[in-house]
Amino acid sequence: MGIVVYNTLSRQYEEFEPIEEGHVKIYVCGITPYDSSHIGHARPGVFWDVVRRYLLYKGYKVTFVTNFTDIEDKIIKRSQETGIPFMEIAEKYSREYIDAMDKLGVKRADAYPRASEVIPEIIEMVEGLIEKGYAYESSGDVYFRTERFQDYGALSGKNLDELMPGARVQVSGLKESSLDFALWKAADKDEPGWESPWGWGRPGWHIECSVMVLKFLGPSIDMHGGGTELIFPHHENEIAQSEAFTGVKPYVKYWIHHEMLNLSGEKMSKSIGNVLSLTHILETHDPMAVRLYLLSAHRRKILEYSEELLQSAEKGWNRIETCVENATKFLLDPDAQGLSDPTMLIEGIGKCEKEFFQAMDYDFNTPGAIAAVFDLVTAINSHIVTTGATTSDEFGRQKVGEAYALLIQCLGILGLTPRILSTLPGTREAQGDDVSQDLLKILVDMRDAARKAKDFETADYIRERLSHLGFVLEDTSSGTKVRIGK
RNA sequence: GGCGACAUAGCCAAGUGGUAAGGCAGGGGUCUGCAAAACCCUUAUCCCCGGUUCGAAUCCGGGUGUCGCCUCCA
Repeated sequence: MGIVVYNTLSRQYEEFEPIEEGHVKIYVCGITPYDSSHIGHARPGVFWDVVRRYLLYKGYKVTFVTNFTDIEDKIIKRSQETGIPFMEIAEKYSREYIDAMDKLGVKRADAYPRASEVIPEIIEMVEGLIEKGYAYESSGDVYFRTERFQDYGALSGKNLDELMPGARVQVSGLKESSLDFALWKAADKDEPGWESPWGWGRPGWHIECSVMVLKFLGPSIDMHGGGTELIFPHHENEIAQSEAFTGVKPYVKYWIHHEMLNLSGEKMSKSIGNVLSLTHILETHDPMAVRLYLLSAHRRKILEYSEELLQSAEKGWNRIETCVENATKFLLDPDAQGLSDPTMLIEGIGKCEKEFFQAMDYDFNTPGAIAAVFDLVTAINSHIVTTGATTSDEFGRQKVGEAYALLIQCLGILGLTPRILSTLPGTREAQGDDVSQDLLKILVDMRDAARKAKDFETADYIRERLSHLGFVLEDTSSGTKVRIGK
């Protein structure tokens, strides 16, 4: 059974099969870097990162491209207000976005093209569309002749007759039809722009994506992503331009849109003003918990934002991390004891194996996959942490190893990295040096001695002080354990 | 007004016609000097009304509500 995806174009679930065998080409509409990103922008970043990781796991070669729209009215406006060159503004916020993605564990794209880098190609496509009769020049603007393109409206489920009355407010007398959209916009000489066959100007909003897809991925790609808000007109127009220009259908085989992130029932959006800075959230919360939160709803469902939801994700993530930590220590300690009967653990492994991949196969159902991970966490914990652990036999240890490997694999596909994996001895972020490790051990030993002597005041004092330094002490039946806290 | 999506426990959220996953919170218990971590038990007939079916949270029709798009927007 292969992967099934929900395609906006057909409004159905479809068996996924790349156009070119073994190679998946993906383009996702990126941000317009005129200001800092908000938490909503992180949703597609993380979702598509999981898609990439899963396709790689499945053995596909994946080429992933996402753009920055660095020429746009709002950036230009900001540039005029601040006197800072528009390229500098765009670069600053693009950088900021990539930094945030890094923190969230998002793999870098194969290319991050900027609209300003593909001006010659844009001009070329616009010229081609004019030659083919799909576009016309008008006072330095160039418009796409929408009614010439037969399939217009197929993606958004609109037809031209319905659109006509809605678009009655004719903004520009330069267009043949109110439905026509700009491919190239004339600009004043003091505005940012480029020399073109139609004079000084800049590209329209939709054309850059068509050009970048063609340049970096080809005339026909497998997956195109973006928010549902972009279905019309942005993606509808992309299809029209691209297919009219290349003559190749389909421009995109699977249209994969994600729903918005809402704040108190409303789309988080700069124009509404209900935005929460992504950078700020990543500074005040564990990025991995944020990632878990972002994956906690299916991509086609609205995700509600609240501090409480983020906190609940943080607690859930904590449980996963603690489990990985406990299992790591269990496997490193030859004397660690587990349950003598590993039946439950074996069942847990089987269940997770089945359900995690089934969920991922069915339209990248990350909430379902996360549920499978939690089930496995419970199975592992029951075996190694529960009271009544009595044996350290080889078979049981082997099963813990299997469960551990599966857990790490699932987390890897979801892009969730527990801290312990980067703090294990030998890795460069290993906690502290040998001396401080020894000092820590001395303190723990002293505290244990105090506990034995029923001097709980001293014992609690040591635990309290160590917790401020980030070390969490836990007394278990097999001795005191030290965890690295947050 | 037109087009589209969604409606599942206190909150969040899976569910591909076969009899309701998972997380957080709450309650009860085990372990324990306390704490922490962990484990076990416990909390729903799926917005409403009809229909199809042996069987529907899942399919169809009609309501109601929420959100998105039709203007820049992940």
